[in-house]
Amino acid sequence: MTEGWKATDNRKISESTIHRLSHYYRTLSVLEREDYETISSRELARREKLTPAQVRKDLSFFGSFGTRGLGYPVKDLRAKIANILGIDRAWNVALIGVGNIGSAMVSYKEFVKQGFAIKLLFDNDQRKIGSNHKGIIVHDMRDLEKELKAKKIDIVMIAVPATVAQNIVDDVVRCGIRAILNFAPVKLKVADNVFYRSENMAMELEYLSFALVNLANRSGGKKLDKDSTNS
Amino acid sequence: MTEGWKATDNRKISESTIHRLSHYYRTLSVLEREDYETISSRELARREKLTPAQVRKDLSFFGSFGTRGLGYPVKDLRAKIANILGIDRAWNVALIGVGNIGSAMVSYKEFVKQGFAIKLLFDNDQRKIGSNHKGIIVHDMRDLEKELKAKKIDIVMIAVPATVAQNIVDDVVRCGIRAILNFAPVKLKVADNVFYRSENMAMELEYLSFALVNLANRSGGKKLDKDSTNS
DNA sequence: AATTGTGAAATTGTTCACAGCA
DNA sequence: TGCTGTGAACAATTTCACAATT
Repeated sequence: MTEGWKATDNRKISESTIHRLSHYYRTLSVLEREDYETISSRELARREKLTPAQVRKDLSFFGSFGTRGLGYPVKDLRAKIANILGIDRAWNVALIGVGNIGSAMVSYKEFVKQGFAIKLLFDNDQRKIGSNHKGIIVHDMRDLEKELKAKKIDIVMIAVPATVAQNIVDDVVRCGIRAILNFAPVKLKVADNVFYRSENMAMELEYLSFALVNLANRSGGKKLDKDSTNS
Repeated sequence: MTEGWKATDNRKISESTIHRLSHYYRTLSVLEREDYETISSRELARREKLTPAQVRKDLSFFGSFGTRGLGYPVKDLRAKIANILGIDRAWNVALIGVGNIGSAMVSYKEFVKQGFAIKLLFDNDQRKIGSNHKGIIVHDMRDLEKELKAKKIDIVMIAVPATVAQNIVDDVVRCGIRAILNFAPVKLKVADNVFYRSENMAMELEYLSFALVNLANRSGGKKLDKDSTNS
């Protein structure tokens, strides 16, 4: 069963720790632009709405990056997190399905900024094949394997209709791809050795819908913090 | 601090339970179309890659919907979950920012299918204002309050550049909106009484990137299950 | 015989509290 | 003194295991 990661000292690293790292990275990028030299776990926590202990614990899985009494060096910590997340290098991404969502992804600046360059587009619609999106030619699905290998693709994004998504993902895995991001609103089955994440826009709307109809049953949980998040 | 929900018996309902409900809903929709009459927690769990106990516990927060010895009635359970999630009614949604992602959302079929109808579009680009996207006119941001009220909007989706997202969300909250879905790659601050969710595409790619560079440190955790997930 | 519903147990994740260091 | 790094305490979540029910 493929799930979970371990630090060098054998502690388990949770999925939420990795997601929080992504958030720290963004905040540190802003801080660096604003010329901050150091930041304390307390201040970083305040910005992320977390506890300082959480921040320190998250970072502790990967090493000791701070200085006691001083805090963390903004620039170094940002670089270190980039390295941990693997976004200090360029990843070659292919996108399958150049429909509404697919087209939006091609133009999404944030990806490029984090080192994810969309290098290949696929569709099976004859009208789209050969056309040019932001300088990238749309290829025929029949050339999938050949093109994925030629362009040394690391990650595949799937933005096809739900009904065909499973077939597509099977093809992609067969071509040797180990990392897949799915935008189709279905849960896809992949082998244990493939990393698979899914982005489901409707699910977050459903959470909001649940929240709105359940306004009444709110648990007024107040969180105090001894480690002091308050400025 | 606004976080969490309570069942009638005062047990706390977690965010993950609500997300799993969304997944159950989708699977049950498929099962209903395939004319299944009942389903056991074991089979539902197998399809969701969860344990049967997890499925039963999740549902138990909201009532007892199953029959011992038999399982759950597919059609009723689906309807019940739709009711719990609040997607058995229509929600009026407004979208701010008709750029790449915004345009994709307007055409995204899944939203409409779940009862989320985009009724209003906003942008501050003069070239876009007045234009027509899938039959919906793009309004000037200056008419925000008037239009949100006139169209009785429940949920606002924000798809504007990161730099202006916080200003926009402040405006939206000022207009009395209580539920917001953000697509801008920033963490936005909202008051405690506003429900806020964020969709961050780059974060999932970063998770995959982390996975690829950390292939080596995988914790080979095998999970056995006494409650028997195996068919 | 099969399967739910649920307290109790196990596991995982978060926060506390303090020793250690700049 | 101020703040990190971390084991221990605590809290939340998941899984177990079994009585109850059809």
